[in-house]
Amino acid sequence: MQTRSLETLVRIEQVQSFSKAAELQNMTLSALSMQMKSLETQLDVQLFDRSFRPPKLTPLGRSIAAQAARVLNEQNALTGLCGRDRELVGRFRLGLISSVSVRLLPKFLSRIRQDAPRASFELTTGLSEDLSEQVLQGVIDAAVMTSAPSPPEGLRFDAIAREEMAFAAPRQYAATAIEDLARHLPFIHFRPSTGIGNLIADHVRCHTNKPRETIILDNLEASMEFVKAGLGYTLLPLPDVQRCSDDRVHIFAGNGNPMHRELALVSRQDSSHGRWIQAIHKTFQNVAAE
Amino acid sequence: MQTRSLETLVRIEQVQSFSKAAELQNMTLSALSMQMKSLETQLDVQLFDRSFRPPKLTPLGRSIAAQAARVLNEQNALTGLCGRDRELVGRFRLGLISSVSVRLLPKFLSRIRQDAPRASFELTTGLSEDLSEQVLQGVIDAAVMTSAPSPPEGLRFDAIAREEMAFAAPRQYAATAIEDLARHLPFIHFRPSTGIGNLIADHVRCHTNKPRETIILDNLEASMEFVKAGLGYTLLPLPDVQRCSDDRVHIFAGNGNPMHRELALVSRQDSSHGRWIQAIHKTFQNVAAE
DNA sequence: GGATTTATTCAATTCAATCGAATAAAAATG
DNA sequence: CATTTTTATTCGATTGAATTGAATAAATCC
Repeated sequence: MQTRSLETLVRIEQVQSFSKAAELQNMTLSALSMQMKSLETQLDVQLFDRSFRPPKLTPLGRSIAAQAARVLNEQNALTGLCGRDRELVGRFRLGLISSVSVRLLPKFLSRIRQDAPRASFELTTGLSEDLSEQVLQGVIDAAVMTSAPSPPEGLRFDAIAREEMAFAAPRQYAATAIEDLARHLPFIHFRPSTGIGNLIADHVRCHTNKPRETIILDNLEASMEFVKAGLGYTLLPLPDVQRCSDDRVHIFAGNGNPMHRELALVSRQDSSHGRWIQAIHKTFQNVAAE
Repeated sequence: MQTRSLETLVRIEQVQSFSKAAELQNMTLSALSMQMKSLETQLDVQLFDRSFRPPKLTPLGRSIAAQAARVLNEQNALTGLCGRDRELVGRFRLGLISSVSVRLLPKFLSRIRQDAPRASFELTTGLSEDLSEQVLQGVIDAAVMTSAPSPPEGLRFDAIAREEMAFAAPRQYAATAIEDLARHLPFIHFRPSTGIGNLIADHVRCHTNKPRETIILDNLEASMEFVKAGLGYTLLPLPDVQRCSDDRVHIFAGNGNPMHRELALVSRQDSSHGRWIQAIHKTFQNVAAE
């Protein structure tokens, strides 16, 4: 169905005249007449009572005109979505690693809701590997995760923020050198399969003093609870450590070589980069910098 | 805009495949592809990410598809109005004289709401003359009124019910002959310009004993209140007299020649009688007969 | 009742949608 | 990783629907 004829119909109802309506719709009177006639055949309905010279809408015609206005309303909403493409519009599917979802996401959402009220989001949390795969498969549009050392084929990384890594140990070990900690305490290992996990695994590997015992957890908050209870020490992004610390926790930077992770927005290399990635990226950068 | 391409779009979203969608929409794959391409140019928007082989909707594409579904919803509601034309559908504009609006209308509306739930009504009350004119002008579609002795040009009358006229006088005059009433009591005259008014005016004219005094009222209930208060006698449709009576009122039929009025549904002679008049007429007949 | 406004009809034209075949591109396969 | 298969795009030809302008018809105005 041609919505143009619906426009014509509601216009006719407005002005109660075919000829005026034709003018306003920028068409010939004859075209308009034909259009209404074909609309009547299409719907198999009599819209007008033509025994009046400006034909009058029939009762059914009025009902249909009213409904046509509703159709056009929705249609306007549709074209409205396409309006100015400087604005971010659409339903985006984002993936997030859990630490980001806790720390950055709330700020991100409130910020973006201001800047781009017509954008909406479907959010998933997951591990970096899974998220990468989902971006690659087109299941999600982009993901925020730790940037991998070897950038996977077909993916594009846009840096969001650099986060220092820090050790967190029970306060009574404040004086102990990092190298010796492993002899006294179990290392609490944040799930190694994730992006951040790889960084941590490096620490474990490179260290001459292998930790006596390793506890593997997939939950950042839980790791910190273990530390607070004096059950082990851990290595995590500094902002997360700070967020979860209290006076039972001693924080130290890494020894010598400073460790850090790089948060990045991951998207498909060849994806039609309709500037939306840039917008989302920018927003994440801003909220991370706050 | 062609709503067909919107259908295609939502179908594609459903099945996540151009070729399956093409089958389901009964079109060639190439046609479908072209259609989406032209939709993209029309809206000036990228709906699909074509770096996937079954092209994937972009975030904006998803938003637009969702909105397209809303447009189609309204469109279906529209074609739904045109469905089976045995059913009475539409927004009808009816005129009614006041006595009808009080007595018949409530029953009519509840009846028609059962029989034709998709019909709606705009109601006006007015005097017979005005209503006739409005029907003629197409301001309203039909009116229920007293049928005139001389049927006006271009109008069609369909009889609904015959109503006897009756006198109502204060009870203390129960024994008085109608001819003598006029000498003792003022005649309460229901507004003569209306259809029913003409009937009453006839009574006044034909009578040898002109009423001593005449009170003109445009309200049926008010007339009856005057009678109850013993301030006059009146001539009105029997159903209305009965409806408004109590024990202070004495009702008598007219003398000799029985008077009555004929209620009718008035519509334009040449109006496209799309059976809706018959339906409305029938319903009015039924509720009047109850 | 004739003039005027207003809508309809008709044939010609224009434009957009569709098709089928060939081509190109991504995904699946071994 | 090359091959095969699936899937979408492109192209030129065709079809059909929408539009136009001029002529006609119908209702309204005076």
